[in-house]
Amino acid sequence: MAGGVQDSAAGAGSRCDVLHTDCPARDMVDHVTSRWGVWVLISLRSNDLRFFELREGIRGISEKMLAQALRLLVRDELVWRRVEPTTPPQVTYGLTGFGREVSEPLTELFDLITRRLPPAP
Amino acid sequence: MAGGVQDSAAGAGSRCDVLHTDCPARDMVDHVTSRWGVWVLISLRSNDLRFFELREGIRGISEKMLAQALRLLVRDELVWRRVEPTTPPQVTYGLTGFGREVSEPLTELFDLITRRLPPAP
DNA sequence: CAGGATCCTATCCGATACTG
DNA sequence: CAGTATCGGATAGGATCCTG
Repeated sequence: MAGGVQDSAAGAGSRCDVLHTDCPARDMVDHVTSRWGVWVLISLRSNDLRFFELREGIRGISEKMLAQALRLLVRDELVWRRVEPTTPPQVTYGLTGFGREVSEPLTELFDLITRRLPPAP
Repeated sequence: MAGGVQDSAAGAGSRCDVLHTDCPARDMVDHVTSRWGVWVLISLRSNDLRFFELREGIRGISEKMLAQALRLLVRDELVWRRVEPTTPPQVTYGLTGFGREVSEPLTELFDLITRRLPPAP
């Protein structure tokens, strides 16, 4: 069962307890749930996108933050990056297999919240 | 671009597009995925907990940040707060129905990542 | 077009001190 | 115990300019 983070740690003491220590998992969770990382992952769920498409799609993000978020996600192997050496150069981003797995609960979360909230004018 | 996100909202064009505007849903997602909110929600999945239990359980959190995160989550009605007027006073926190719904994909996310990561030396 | 480098501001956050 | 208030350093993040 998925329930009980402590439980799983209590049972298998060897498993890294994310809530109590600085383990790599905690960092990755922090990246995935970071202010902009969330929206990048959700945006890439439907299509691979180019840099400017992401920037346009996520209103409010700056180029700096987008670049930074993407760098982190690529490092964590949640997102891949393909460079087309044309002029002007094209760079496309997309989800890796793991990125797609991770983006699924994220989308669930997102849907849950938007479904509950009032239509909002 | 247009994403899968919009697709689910498609049909009801009036639905707020979280990726493009500043709508309340975006704020709530930000709260849920905030640095400490994540861990509070995950911690409360197994049991209701008191303030100091949360502080002990989430290593690295300061009282200030815990209080702030809790205030936000209570405001968003993801977490309830019960005050026992004893001496010393006891305050207990727990998940609301909606909080439990929301914490589920969060736990999934968490499990996905910890499962993938190396056992951590 | 896709970013890196720089500068500067807003905010996050911890430490400390204080209250009910 | 369960917080609030305040201060100061660290960090996030926007704006602008510049490059391949």
